[in-house]
Amino acid sequence: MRVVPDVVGLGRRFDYLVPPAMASALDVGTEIRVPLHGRRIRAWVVELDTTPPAGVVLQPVAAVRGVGPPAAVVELASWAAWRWAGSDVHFLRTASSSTVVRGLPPPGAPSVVRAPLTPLAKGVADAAASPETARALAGGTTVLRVGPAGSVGNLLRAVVASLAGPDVVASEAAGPPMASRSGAPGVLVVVPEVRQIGPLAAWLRTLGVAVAMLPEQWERARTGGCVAVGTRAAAWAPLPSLAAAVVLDAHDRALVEQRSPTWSAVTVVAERARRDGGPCVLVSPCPTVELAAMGTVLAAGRSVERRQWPAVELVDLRDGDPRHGLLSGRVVRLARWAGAAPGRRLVCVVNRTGGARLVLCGACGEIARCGTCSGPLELASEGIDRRLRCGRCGTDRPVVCARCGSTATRALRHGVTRLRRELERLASGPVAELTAASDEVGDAPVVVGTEAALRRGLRADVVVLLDIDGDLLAARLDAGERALALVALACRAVRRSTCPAVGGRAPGQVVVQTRQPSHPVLRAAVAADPTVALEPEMEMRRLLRLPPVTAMAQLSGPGAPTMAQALARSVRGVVDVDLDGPHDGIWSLRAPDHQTLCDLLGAVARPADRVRVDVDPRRL
DNA sequence: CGGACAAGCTGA
DNA sequence: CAGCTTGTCCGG
Repeated sequence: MRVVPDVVGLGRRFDYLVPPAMASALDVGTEIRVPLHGRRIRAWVVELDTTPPAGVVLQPVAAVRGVGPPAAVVELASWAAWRWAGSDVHFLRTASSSTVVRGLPPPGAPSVVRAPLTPLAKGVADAAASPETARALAGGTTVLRVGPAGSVGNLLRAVVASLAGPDVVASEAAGPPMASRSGAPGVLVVVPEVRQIGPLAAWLRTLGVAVAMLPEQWERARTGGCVAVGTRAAAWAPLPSLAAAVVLDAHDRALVEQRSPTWSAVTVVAERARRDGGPCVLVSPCPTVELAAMGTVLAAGRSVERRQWPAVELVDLRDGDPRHGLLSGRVVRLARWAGAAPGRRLVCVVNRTGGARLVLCGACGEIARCGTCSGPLELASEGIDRRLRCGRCGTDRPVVCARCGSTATRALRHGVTRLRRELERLASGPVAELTAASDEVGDAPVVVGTEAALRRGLRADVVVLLDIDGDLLAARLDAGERALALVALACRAVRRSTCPAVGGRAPGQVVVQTRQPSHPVLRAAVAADPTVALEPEMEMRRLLRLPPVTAMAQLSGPGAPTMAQALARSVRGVVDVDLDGPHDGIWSLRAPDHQTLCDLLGAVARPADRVRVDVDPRRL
């Protein structure tokens, strides 16, 4: 029997003997403990019948630890290891339960409430579902464009119906008759944020379907026959097979792992659905070019999509008094309007990256200042030996508050604080501040914050994006796409507006301040038509041979020079493949497609020193 | 990855 | 030569 030991960097599989008494408890995916090099290590079973290489004396498996991921997910982990040039151990860990699972309910135990589903399954395809939804569920990967104020209720109803519908039977019959494919199929729903899981699961339960919230209800998902809901890691939900899969806000960067291997939940889910023959629907108000390249893009008609976006108004900052900075006359008038009657709310968002930051004491709020020159201190290093350093005179000290002795800190952007004070003065009313650290705004009529403010589910009548140019001009491949995603996020926040002054229950308004009002991203937002931004972006990618027209990877870290050297040898003479670098210690590999790219990365030996391999990088 | 073991350095 | 660091090897 062949296993993958839970050791990153080992990169090898080993064979073990199965004690006869253990045989019935072992399956592909089962978590076991094995002796290796004098240690006892967790491992996953990946093959049951293997012929070990000649001349090695096999050791017996030490113990069965518990139920592991289903066979299909074990195979998917191997694929992902190739796709993101990493170790399958990372993926098997993500796919495994955080607690030991001794056993599963006996087969045949009802895990899905089927009764209410039957009428739903009948009615949903024709009555409840829109034509777009029906087409999306026809099979393959579909990108469903739904504006920020649009609803995905019909889509989810139809997808849930497929759990009990004839599609399941059909796909099971078509699949290989392997033991690894056994178990009831499930439906996978992936969202970017943890806070979305609870409400979504509750809504799904009202349809009469069993729901497994991940990662807590891993065991329930493992038995199948339910809808598994979770964030990025739920792409690895232990459903035995997929009847259908949905990713909501599929453009969101939270769905991509930032640490190496830099896997994307969208790509993993799409591959899983493809293998199981189930439809995969990627929902987004603003699909990226990468998403659009993954499948057929569907949207409601122009007039319907128009209504799915609130009014987006541009304020040209070049027309204003430069002394007013980001607080244009329009913003000040809006702030006064919000303060004039109870129940109104204006949210101002500033997304300053970098810039001067103040470090405050997390306990008492005292500003950390330098003992020698009394200048503001900044966090010099994170982790266990974090210190505060003075940017002015260079002295540093441990992270201890001079006033109360606490070691807790919170960061405050100069920008947000100063803007809050300025706006308070200009609007002559109270202005609250919302950052990642402080989240109490009460019923303040005006709130200033960063992008995090929009992710809190905060209700707003008007949202102002004070300075989107920083996002539009960022030195990132996805700068424009992220800027449009920010506008869409703002549109979500005003969707719940209940203020009669902005049209009752109709969507509120989003105001975007910019110095480049003719930028395609902003024209797309105003027109409620993401294709206006998508088409020039795609044209640029084609022209510069950038993803998704090509596939790219970056190498960095201490072992990068060695690996780049080895890569350079295997790349030489291969058409349309080039290795570029180093620029700031980073090498870039470009190939016509992922097949070529990942095969090259997989064929080259990893050096002893650490290398970060970033497949599909966003910073070029 | 992490242990086992060897080789190299240091101070008494 | 004990005590410690650094490097290399290897696992079923």
